Parts: sequence; structure tokens; C-alpha cells
Amino acid sequence: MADIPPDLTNARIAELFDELGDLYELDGAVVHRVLAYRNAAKAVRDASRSVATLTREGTVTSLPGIGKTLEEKLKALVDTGSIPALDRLRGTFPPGLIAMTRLPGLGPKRARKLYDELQIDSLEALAQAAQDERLRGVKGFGPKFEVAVLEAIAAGHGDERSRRIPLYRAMETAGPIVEALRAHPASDEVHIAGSARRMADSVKDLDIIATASDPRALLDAFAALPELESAGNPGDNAARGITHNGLSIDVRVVEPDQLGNLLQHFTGSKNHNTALRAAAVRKGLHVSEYGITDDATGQTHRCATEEEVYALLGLPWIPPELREDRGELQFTGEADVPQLITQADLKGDLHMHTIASDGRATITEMAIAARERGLSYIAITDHSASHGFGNDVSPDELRRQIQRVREADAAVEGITILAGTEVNILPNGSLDYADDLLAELDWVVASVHTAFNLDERAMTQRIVHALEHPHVHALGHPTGRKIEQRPAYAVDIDAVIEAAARTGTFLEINSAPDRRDLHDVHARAAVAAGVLLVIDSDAHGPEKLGLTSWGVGTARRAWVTPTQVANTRSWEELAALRKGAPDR
DNA sequence: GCCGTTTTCGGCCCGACTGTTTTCAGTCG
Repeated sequence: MADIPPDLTNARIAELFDELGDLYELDGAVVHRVLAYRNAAKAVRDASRSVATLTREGTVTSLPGIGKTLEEKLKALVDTGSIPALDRLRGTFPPGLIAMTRLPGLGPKRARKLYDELQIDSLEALAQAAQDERLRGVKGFGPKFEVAVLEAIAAGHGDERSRRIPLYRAMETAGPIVEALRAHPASDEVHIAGSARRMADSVKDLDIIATASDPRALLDAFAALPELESAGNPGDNAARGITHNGLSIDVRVVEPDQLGNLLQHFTGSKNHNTALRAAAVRKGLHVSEYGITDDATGQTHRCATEEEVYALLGLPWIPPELREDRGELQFTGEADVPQLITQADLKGDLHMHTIASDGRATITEMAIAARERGLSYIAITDHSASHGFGNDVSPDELRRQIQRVREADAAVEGITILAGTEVNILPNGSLDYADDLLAELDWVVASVHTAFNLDERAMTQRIVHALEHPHVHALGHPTGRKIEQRPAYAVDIDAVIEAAARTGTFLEINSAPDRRDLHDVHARAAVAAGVLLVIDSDAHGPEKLGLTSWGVGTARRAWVTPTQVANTRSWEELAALRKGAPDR
């Protein structure tokens, strides 16, 4: 069996399927065929295993949305490096045509029409034609479109898919706005909906659903908030604002008896709602944001709560984090809904930094802050000997740090302080402290901080080697990704999960809000493989210990229950589960 | 192109808005 090309990552394959969808759409394919490619792209992107490998194994059709035809295309891609249909379509339509379809108001149908009738094949040619007022000669296009298209191109639309911002940054901006709406005398209930409510990694914009005694007063108050750069009224009971840092916020005020319908609709996800509605149709029910219509009676039920919406469809209430059409619509009753972990379940935090490396506080300060948060143990895990940036902890310094931890543990009541390290995994998979020094520690988390650009095979070997080390208890931020900033390094995450399961090493969900690494799909695969997770703050100061809410959000999206997370246990119980523990 | 408590064919979520059009297709979320 020939090797799988190293650059054939799931992300790359998903891109190719998306491109095929775009091209088939331009080619005039029926909408459902196009949709099939988009669905397949999402399934590939979400797959926890290498789709190229699944293709080689002949099991790729087990993924939802991948059938015989797409399997054939995947086989061609894996075997030859290309998909014949994609090559053919690329030869038919200039790449600029796809950029044109990204413009607001210009979809594939209309872009194709301009290409066929005016031979417009790029944003530049489109702008020129609009400038020359030639677009209005085509049926369906008029002067308003010429103005709009020039504005859109000037604003940079069409250059790329619209950018998303990490959820934590959106919430930093939106938090005060939501607080202001909640505090307003005219407001009753104020809910954040959309991907923010689902605790997604990133958001495009923010949806707020509210009920109010005086909708107009609330919307006017919203529009007048100093956080907004501009605001408008797209409808009677809605407002849209754009914050100074470019976040778009939609507010809808609804009647209390429809709050459940609207909240459900605007929480999404799109895939969840589409699948939910398709299932409802089979029962003779039609779901929209305004209610649920019954074919048999013609009556529309309005729902004040989401519980009613789901109950009418024969489903238990589904936690927003699960609403991704990843199996949650198979629930038949409350008993099927996993008891998802909450931040209150965490009893300890096993990854944080102090002034010994790049943290801002002392051991004692961190311990007191953790105790105030209700934690019963923490591990001090400063960076190791070769970390660089002036923050390295030499072996001798680590010995002194262990002593300081023992002293602090004795001095601070009500919390156990553990001596640990975040040791670097060097490019060859070895660690940058000696084994006898690591053996003195209570807790060792190993992480990759250098040489991110190894190829997948080398990176996987590097990490698996570290997981096999007898003193390594957990793998820190396992893929190195930063949300909307830096992709994961090339690594076979299935092999990492397998090695973690085999060696009894925990995998971390790092809660730094720009990391949230492992991400949800991989975390779900890890617990399915029997791996225990740890959810850590990676705090660099006392005020950052609460960041574990982000890691918990990721864990909930991964269907994780408290027992699947090691640090929901007491330190005594957890210690006994560590690799190499005497009674393990 | 996928899929099955309408199972191997014939379906595939729903409604609002837009610019253009005299009744609507395409786009968007």
C-alpha cells in the first residue's frame, strides 16, 4: 500500500469538496447535489480520524454524507493526488468566478449569468462593468446592483470567506452590551443565541433574543450604547449594531409566547435545525422560528420555552453545546442526554505558571486564588529548561522550585499544592529534564513549544515517544492550534489518542481561550477511546484561573461527562490513576 | 449526491428580503 500524501489532511480534503460544491453550483447542478458536497466537506472537517486513511481502509462511507460517488473521488485523490472532475471543472470556470459568488447579492446563478452574457470572470472585470453601467443591460440586474457591487468590492468582500473571530474576544466586546440590556428597565429576558450559546470556538456575529415590556425603548437603548459605532433598525422588533471593533450584533425582541421558538431557531446550528426540521416533516410537523405547524390540524403551536419546542417534536431538551447534528437528534428521552460536565465539577487545576517562568504571581498567590475559587488542589507547572524567552527553569532552579512548593503547601491551609512542570517535548521526542528530576515531581505535563513545522510522521513520532515516557502524566495543548490564528501542527491525532489510551497518559483540554486544545471533535474521539482528559487553565496569573470555563465549554461540545475528566476527582483518587501509580 | 419508521426511488427545512419585476427567482441566514 502506497503512502498517503502527507498534505492530504482532513482540512485540505474539506477545502477540495467545498471547491467542488462551488464549481458544481456554477455548473448548474441541482442544489441538493451541491449541498451534498458541502455536507461532505463538513463531515470531513469534523472527522476525528484521517479521512485519507479511512479511504485506504475502505471504511470512509461510514462518515455521514460520504457515499459511493464521493468514496470514488476520495480514492482517486489518495491514489493519484487529484480528482478528475475537479480538474475538469477548474478548466471550465475561471477562479475569479468563485470570488464573485462571495459578494453579497451575487450567488452562483447570477454570477454565471454575468459570465455567460458579458464574459465577466473576475472581481476586477465586474467592477469595471459596474463602473461602465453595463450590468444593467442584463435581465435581473439594475443600477442599484451596480452601486452595491462597487461598494462591496471596495469593502473587500469576495477576497475570502468572511472572517470569524474567537468567541472569547466576541464575548469581551458583547459582555457589557448584554449586561446593559439586562439592566434596562424595559427588558425582561435577554439571551445570547447563535454559535456563542453553543460555545463554538469562533463566531461571525452575535445574536441576542429578548423579551421586553417596551420593545421600542429597549431597542432604542441598544442603539444608543457607546460601545456601538453604528446601529440600524432592520425591522420593527429588531436592531443591528456594529461595535467599534467590528463585531456585528443583532437584537430581536419577541413576544414571550414565542421566545422558545425564536431562541431555538437562532441558537442553531444550521445543521441541527435542518436535520430537526427534516425529522419533524416526517411526523407531519413544520418547524419555523414562529412556531410548529401541524399538518393534521393546520394549527401553529407557539412555544414560550425551548423545552416545549423539543417536547412537541418528541425530543428531550438538548443542551446548546450538542446542537451540531452529531447524533443528538437520536435522543428519545431525558435518559439519553449525557450529564455534561460543569465548571463546578472541577476539583483541581493541573497546569499553571508562576514568576519562576512566565507567570505574573507567586506560588502562594496562585494557591490562595485557587482556594477562593473552590479548588482543592493545584499543580505548579512552570516551563522547563530550554523554553527560552528568558523564562527557562534550569534543573537546579526546578529543584529550588520544588522546595518552594513544599513550603507553600505546608504554609497555605485548605488547598494542596503540587510540584510539577510543563516540560518541553524536544523535536526528537525526548524531554528537557532528566528522568531522575522528573521522578521527584507530583505531576508532569509535556508540551510541544518548538519546531512546529515537522512533517506529520515526525511530529506524531515525537509526541507518541513523549507519551510513552514513564514520568509524563499528561500531554499539554495536544495540537498547538490557536483559534483563527494558527492551525494545528501536522500530527496524526488518532495515533496520539491511541498512544494515550495504551500508555495511560491523560490528554489535556487547555482552557486558554485562544487555544481550547484539544478541540471538541478530538476530545470526543479521545474519551470514546477510553482516554481520561484533564481540563486545565494554563493560567499565568491568579485572575486567569476561571478560564477553565472555556475548556469546560469545549468538553461539553465533546459530550464529556464528569467521570471522563480526571481532575473532577480528589487528588488522592487522581494520583492513583496516574501512569506508574503503585495501585493502578 | 445521499439516504431509508415514506428503504433502492423520490424526496431533500423554512421564511424574509432584495432588486427587479408586474408575479418572482435568487440570495441569505
